[in-house]
Amino acid sequence: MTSLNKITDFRRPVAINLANRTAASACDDCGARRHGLCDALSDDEVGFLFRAAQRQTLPAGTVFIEEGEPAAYFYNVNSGNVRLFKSLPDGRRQITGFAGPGHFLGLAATEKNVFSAETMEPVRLCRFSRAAMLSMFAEYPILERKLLDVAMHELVISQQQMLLLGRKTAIERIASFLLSWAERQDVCASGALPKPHSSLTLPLSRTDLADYLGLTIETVSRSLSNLKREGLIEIPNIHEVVLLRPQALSDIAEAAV
Amino acid sequence: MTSLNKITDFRRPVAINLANRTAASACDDCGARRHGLCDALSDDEVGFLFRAAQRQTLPAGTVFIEEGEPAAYFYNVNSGNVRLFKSLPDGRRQITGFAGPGHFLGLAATEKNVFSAETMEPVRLCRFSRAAMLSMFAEYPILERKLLDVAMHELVISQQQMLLLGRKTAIERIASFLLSWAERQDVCASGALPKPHSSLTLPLSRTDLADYLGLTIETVSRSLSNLKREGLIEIPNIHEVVLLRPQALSDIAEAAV
DNA sequence: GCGCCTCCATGACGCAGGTCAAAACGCCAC
DNA sequence: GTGGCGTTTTGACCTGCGTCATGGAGGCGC
Repeated sequence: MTSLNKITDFRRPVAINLANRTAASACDDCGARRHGLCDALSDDEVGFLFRAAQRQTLPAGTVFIEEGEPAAYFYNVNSGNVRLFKSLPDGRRQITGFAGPGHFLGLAATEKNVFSAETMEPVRLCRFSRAAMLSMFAEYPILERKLLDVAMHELVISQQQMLLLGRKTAIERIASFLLSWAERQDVCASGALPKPHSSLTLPLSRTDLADYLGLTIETVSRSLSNLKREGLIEIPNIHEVVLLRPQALSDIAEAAV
Repeated sequence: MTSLNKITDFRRPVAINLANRTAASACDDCGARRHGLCDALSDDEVGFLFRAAQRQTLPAGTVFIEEGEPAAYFYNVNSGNVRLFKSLPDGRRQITGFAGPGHFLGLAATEKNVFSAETMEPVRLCRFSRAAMLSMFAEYPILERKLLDVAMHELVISQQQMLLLGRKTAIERIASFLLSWAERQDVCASGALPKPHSSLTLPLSRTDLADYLGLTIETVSRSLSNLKREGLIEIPNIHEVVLLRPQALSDIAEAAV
C-alpha cells in the first residue's frame, strides 16, 4: 500500500476536538486502536469516534449483516474474526473475505446490503449509524482518505481472488490461500515468503475454506493431504498448519513454469 | 449507488480556478465529460484537469498497463473499451473487468501495477502522472469523494463476480453476464430487468468472454447455443444478442428455486 | 472471384473435481 | 472410561466442463 499512502498521506489540518480522556483510554485497550480507521486519528480525535459508536459484543455464529436488508450501519471490528459472504437461493455460498480487528465493514454497501456478515467467534465491534458516519466524515476528512486506501487495498485483494476462482486448480488455490493467510497473520512481510517451518493458525473450518476457495470440503481436505504427503506442509492439528517449504508452495500458487 | 452518494454528496466549498475556456470546450466534446471523475467537476474545474492531462490515442490491442511494471500513471478513458486482466506465467488469463468511457484506471494500484490493461478497440484517454493526481486531489477534494464512490462500486461488482466464479455453473455465468451487460449498456435500470427483445452489443470476442467468466471458449459457445435452442436469446450476429426472455435468464442467473 | 486467415460452432472423449458413502478423529458430558 | 455428536478424512464413483479435433462462416487483400 506504500504508493497509495503517498496519495493520501499529505494530511490536511483537521479540527482538534476537546480532549476526551475517558474515551481515549477506553479505546487504548481496544485491539483495533492501532489498525484501520482508528489508526488514522489522534487520541483526541478518536474520542469523537468513540462517542458516536455503539459498542456490541456478539457470540460466535451471529449474522449481523444480512444480504438484501436495508444497510443501516457501518461496523468496525475490535476483536474476533468475521466472515463476509454472498449466497444463492439454493444454499450455495461464496465467502468473499474475512474481517479481523481493525477492519471496517460497510464499504461495499448500497441502500441494501450486498453481502452478509457472520461472526466466526465471539466478536466485539463498534457500530455507527449512517448519520454518525456522515458527521464524522465532515469533521475528519482524513477518515475519507483512509477509507479510500482501504477500499483500494480491498480491490487488489479481490482481483487476486478472481484470478484464483476463475483460473487456478484446487491445489493452486490451497497453496495461494496458505501464503496469503501467512501474510495476513504477519508471519511474513507483504509480498515476501514466510520462513520455512512458519506456523499458521486457521480459525476457519474446512467448510469456510471451501466456500472461500470455490471448492468442496472434500477437495480441500484432499488437497491439504496431498501437500502433506509431498512434505510441503505439516498439519499438527485441525487449526494449525506448518509451512515446511514456502518456496515450493509459492511455485505451485503462482503456477511457476 | 444511491446511498453511497448520500455519504459523499454533501459538497465542500472548493477553490474555483480561473476559467479556462479552451480546455472546457475541448472537454465538452469528450465522451467522458458527463461520466466518472470529470462529471464531479464544473467546467472551470475540469480545465485544471485538462491541463494536467496528456491525451493519447491508442490502436486496438495495445497493452498500456502491464502487471508488475512500476505504476507511473493514472488513466481516464474517453472513448473505446479496455479489458483489465491478470495472468499466470503459463498463459492462463482472468479478465477482472472492462473499462469504457468515463472509467478511471489505477485505483487498485500499488507501487507496481497489479493488473494489465489492453485496448479492445481504438481508445482515446487522458493520462495523469502520480504527481499531477496528487496536486489535483489537493486542489479538488471532491475528486477524492468521487473516487471513493467509484471504488466502492467496483467492490460491489467484484463481490458479485467472486460469487459467479466460485459458485455458478457455466449456464448461470452466461445468463448473469448477459443481464449485467444489459445494465452496463443502459438497456435497463440498475437492478431492473431489461424488456423482452432488448438487443445487446458485445464488443467482446468469445475468448474475452471465456476469460472473464472463468470458462473456455467452447463452453461459452455451447452455453450460448443452449440458451438459443431454449428460445431465451437470439444471436443475429457474433457481436449482437437479443434477450427474448429476460425473466427466464434472471431465474437461471440467480438460481431461482 | 479466390485464397487465406481468424474466429466460432460442434462433436468425441478425458479428467479434475463434485457427489455419495463410510470410517476415523476429536471433543464434550457424564 | 464410555457414548454420542459434529467435523474431517478417505474411498469409489460420476459428471460438467475442459481438451482435442474438425468443419464452417465471415472478413480482407488482391
